[in-house]
Amino acid sequence: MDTGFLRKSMLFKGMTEEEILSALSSFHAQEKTYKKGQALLHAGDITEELGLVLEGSVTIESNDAWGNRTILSHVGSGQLFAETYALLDDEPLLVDVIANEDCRILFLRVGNTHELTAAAAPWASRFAENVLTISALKNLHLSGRSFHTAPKTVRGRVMAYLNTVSLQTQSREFDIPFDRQQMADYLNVERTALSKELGRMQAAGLIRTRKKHFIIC
Amino acid sequence: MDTGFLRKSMLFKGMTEEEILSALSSFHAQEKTYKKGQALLHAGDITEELGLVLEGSVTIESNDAWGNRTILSHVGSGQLFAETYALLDDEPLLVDVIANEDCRILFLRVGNTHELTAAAAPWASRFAENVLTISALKNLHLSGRSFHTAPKTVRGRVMAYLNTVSLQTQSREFDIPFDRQQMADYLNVERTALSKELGRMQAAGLIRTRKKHFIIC
DNA sequence: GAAAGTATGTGGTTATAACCACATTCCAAA
DNA sequence: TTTGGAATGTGGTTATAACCACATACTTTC
Repeated sequence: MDTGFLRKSMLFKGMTEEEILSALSSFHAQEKTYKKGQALLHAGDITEELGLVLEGSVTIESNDAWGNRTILSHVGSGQLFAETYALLDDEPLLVDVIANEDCRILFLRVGNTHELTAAAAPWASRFAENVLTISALKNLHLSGRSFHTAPKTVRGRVMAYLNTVSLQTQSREFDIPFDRQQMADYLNVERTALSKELGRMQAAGLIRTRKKHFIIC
Repeated sequence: MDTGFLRKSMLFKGMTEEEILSALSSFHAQEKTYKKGQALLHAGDITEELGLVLEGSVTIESNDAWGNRTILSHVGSGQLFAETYALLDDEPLLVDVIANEDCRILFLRVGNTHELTAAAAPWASRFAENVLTISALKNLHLSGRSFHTAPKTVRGRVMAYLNTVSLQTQSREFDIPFDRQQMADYLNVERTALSKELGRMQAAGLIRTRKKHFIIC
């Protein structure tokens, strides 16, 4: 196991190689690989394991009974998914987890909130700190999506989203992690309506864009 | 301080009166009262304290530059707010916290994730467990709102929301915590459009409703 | 580098929600 | 019980996004 990579992850941040190996063993770590488009977890599943993306990326999606897809988030290398469901007993997943590209995933049976905070291992408190920080940050990201889908018009949503990315990257020029279809799903609008609005915004001189690259003017 | 009430709250669940008093002291607990409509916290504020609603209720709202209001959640007696921002250093609030009715609030300077999980007090691990559980549940609620605002039609959103409440209450007949304006804001639709759609749904025999009371047929 | 497939963009139509104005109902205080 | 104010509902108009069909551009593979 590549502890060098893990030491850089949020989950194992601040832990030594020995501590990480001890944690991996006590969490029954298992590595699995998936092809692009493959489902890692389905809505309705109950999981006691969280997933850590070692390589590639996955999307967290909601697919309702009428076939509408909503991308809730994009999880890249070093990031986690399903940790909320792993921490809470008996909570069935409300989302699907889909491989956004070919990927390698590490599954960890971390136990619920009690086991996590009451554990005696010398690294346990640091690990609990990391999980709590990750959970708090996830809250912030979920709040962010609420913001981005709150405006009633396509243009309002695009501007809210691009503004956030611009703040995150501290730049008026950046790439987004979505293609047009994914961006439309994330903003909860129809793809062609998004394309049209981006065209209008370019014509109006508000932005310049080509594929995933954006410049705010 | 009424430890009997606090012992029933999620935050102090499983802690003895002595432990709670010790915690309150070490968190510099402060009680404050607010009138309906008054702001407890503003977007942009940086807070190191979380709020615990002792009496009454508050709403977590987003108010953008163009005056659109979005109710993100409703926080009642015994529940928390701003805990995400208290846990994370240097994260300015992205929301306003407004008194939904006259209320009494307890503010606690709990410290960040590190102080919380590394604390030595005998009750510290239980307290960290509670905070982590609350954070994970909050994630679930935020995900829920994503679901409720994901459908493109007013009817779809109403049904998604009512369906969730019905599942939560395990009943086809229930009250919701919102009036029409708040419900419209929560679902991110226009109030009169919501009224119209509720009328159509009643005419179609899908639901029966009067004010905050709903019956799913 | 041609072909096939995927992603992106555009025009036109229709459905729907926002918006505005106002009616009705509900509730509380005099 | 009346009255004022707030909450809720309804009709009509307009703006906008969804939807459909298709054109264009970009990628990948042979």
